[in-house]
Amino acid sequence: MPELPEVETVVRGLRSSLPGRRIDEVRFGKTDFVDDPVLISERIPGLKISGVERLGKFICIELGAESVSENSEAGHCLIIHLGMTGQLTVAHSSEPFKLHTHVFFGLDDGRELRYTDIRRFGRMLTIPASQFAEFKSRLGKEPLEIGAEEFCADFSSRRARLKALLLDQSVLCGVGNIYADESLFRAGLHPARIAEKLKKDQLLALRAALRDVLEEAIVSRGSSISDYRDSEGKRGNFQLKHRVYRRDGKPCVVCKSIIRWMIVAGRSTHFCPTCQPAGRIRKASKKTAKLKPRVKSKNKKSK
DNA sequence: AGCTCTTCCTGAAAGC
DNA sequence: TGCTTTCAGGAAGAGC
Repeated sequence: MPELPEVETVVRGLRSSLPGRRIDEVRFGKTDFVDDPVLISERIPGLKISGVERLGKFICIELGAESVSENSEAGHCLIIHLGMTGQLTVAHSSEPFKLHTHVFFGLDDGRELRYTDIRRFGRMLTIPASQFAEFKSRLGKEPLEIGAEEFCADFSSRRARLKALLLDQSVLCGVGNIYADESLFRAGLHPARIAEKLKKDQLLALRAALRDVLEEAIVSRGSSISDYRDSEGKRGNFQLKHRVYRRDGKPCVVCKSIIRWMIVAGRSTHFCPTCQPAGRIRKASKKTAKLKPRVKSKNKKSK
């Protein structure tokens, strides 16, 4: 699942090989994840790639006119969210493409930027460069840039569970299920704890743990659980360093307690019951943070 | 405000 | 063996 470290790895790869190239054509397979494929087909061909940036989990490919006015009037941003299984890779157009490849951007050097997405939970859209700031303003803060005071202020004013807040892209952008669980473990905080009840040193510990986990994961080029691949089609390695994510039933690397699994804020969550004590969780938690054994099927009241 | 549930989608793996 | 069910999950929207 591409989260901040995976998207950052993809962006760095694209940044090393795309800027300066011109997109000559766009071809689509299925388009149900594209906001306006016709607009993309009309707007993109002929534009030159000037840069590649990451915004949370979004990849922004900056496009400008080949020549003439380089002012914002002519600039556009191609914005891509990889969803669950999206992959952006660059390959020569003569190379075979993978099943579920739905968008091809033909470049002026014989290569193609390809978008592959098995489940099509991703998203693709284009906006004028002039609307970029507004798009960015709708996202939360970057976890690697947010200051300590700002982080504490944002969390201490919220009554939501830590897990829910970490996943809320309008609070922090880029954190997904893997890094939420891993950072809570490192901070020694139970995922169902209510943010406003934490002491300042606990919030500072969470911010530090989040930064550490994300930075280490970027060094390892992200986590490849199943589908994630970088822009060259290569796997990341950080999944080998996960301490709780999908390790339920296995011993904690710190204290040997058995890692547990539960649903918090509607999301699959992994934690160590000893290293991450629950503390006082509000009453509603009985209902909303139910502890369920991980049963692979059955006893599934389908309504 | 915050939570649950549902929807989208496919393939892997468990279940029978 | 082979068909069926379940599950994973990012984000958005409805409803409580």
